Amino acid sequence: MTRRFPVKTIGRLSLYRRLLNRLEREGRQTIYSHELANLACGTAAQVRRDLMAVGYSGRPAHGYEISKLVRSIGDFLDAPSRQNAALVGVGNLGRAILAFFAGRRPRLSIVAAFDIDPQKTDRTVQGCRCYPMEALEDVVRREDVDVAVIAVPASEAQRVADQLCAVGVRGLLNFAPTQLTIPDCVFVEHVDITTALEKVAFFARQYAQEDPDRTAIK
Amino acid sequence: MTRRFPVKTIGRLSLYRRLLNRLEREGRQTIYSHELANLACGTAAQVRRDLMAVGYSGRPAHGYEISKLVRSIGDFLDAPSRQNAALVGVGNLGRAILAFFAGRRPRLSIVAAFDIDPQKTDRTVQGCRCYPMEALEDVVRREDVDVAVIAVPASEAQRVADQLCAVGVRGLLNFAPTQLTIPDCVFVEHVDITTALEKVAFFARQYAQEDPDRTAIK
DNA sequence: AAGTGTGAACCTCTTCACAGCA
DNA sequence: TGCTGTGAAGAGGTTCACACTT
Repeated sequence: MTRRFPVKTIGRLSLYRRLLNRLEREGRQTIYSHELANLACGTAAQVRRDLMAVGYSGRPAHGYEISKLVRSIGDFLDAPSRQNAALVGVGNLGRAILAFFAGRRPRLSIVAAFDIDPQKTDRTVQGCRCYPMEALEDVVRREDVDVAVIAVPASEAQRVADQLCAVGVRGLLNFAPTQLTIPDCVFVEHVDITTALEKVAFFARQYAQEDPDRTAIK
Repeated sequence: MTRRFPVKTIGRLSLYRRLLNRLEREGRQTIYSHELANLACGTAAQVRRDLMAVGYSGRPAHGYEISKLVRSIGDFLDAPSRQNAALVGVGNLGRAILAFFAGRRPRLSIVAAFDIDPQKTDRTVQGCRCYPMEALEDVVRREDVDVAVIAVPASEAQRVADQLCAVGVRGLLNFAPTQLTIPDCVFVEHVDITTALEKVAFFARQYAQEDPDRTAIK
């Protein structure tokens, strides 16, 4: 599967938009690449390079018009009309994810949640309707879901992923601490929380060894 | 700050260990690089390259002894004695994180949690004691915490990060959807859930455009 | 003068390919 | 023979540096 755009650029564009949205709400009109870079903890060149993908040009010596830039990033990142996501697993993590997304992006929203536990289904969490797993196929088709978040225990994740792929989902965001085997035509992003903490712990130790007195405090 | 080891290698080593632990429990004795690669969704060359960091050699035509490999990865990744982590923010996300880690790794554990909400403090969640924020400094020093997980709303994240850095934490795992400004001597990993879903949505659309009939189903 | 857009250099990580070993 | 360890090539992503614009 050819990837026309660097995965990392897409991630940063999403971040830029979030930062720009805030600036826009604060009444800011224009911004320079180096300012946006500061906010995003990147470099000016990086920002400009990323923005090449969206096809909106700033004006030399004037910077970027925030409102137009936000719109351009949206046109590039978002689906032309709407894109619907589903969540599987309404545990603590699932609820946290619903909260992150509740009414945030108009063109991408989590329209349905699923769980095996009858206690958790047939009600609304963070404005999202929860269904039993049996309803998966019907709801996915009816609501035109093409992206799903997996927030179930590791032992269930592969089964859930198989079901999702079978009903036509094209992208998965997996929070379960297990690798998924899925077809090439489905994009998967694995957010591995356990691994992330082990990584932080490792480099925290590295840093402490190299700079025990924290001379690098800025 | 010089980084002696690639960040990605460290992440994968953590993954390899998890996979190997499972195999070991299942009674498996040895493994080849290409088998481990399959389980980890990588390549054999990648696995061998990653293992160079830990300094344990397999035997040609015999593969790696799983028990020794697990021990070597542990010696490389883990602290010599113990490493303690703290969690700030005992909401849904925080509780999910505690569940992920509860008694998983003997040499790295979340020993304390903090929250501003008095309803959530002075009790135990997933075997982890919850303290009010005021206790942060005392507990961090007493328990020798050097890594922290931030699972608070975006509006609080920077303040919390500052407090954590001030009391000597050397690594942060940030789940809040906001960039943190922190000293160079502190390692930060940002897990941006919103961005992750937007990325998945984008590439799901890309894949769907390039392969509308899902011929790539393997 | 000050900032953008971008070719080219650079760097980092991944994959190839093969010598060496059991 | 079959697999490991690793130098070298390759791919992907980042930064430099500068022509160009206002």
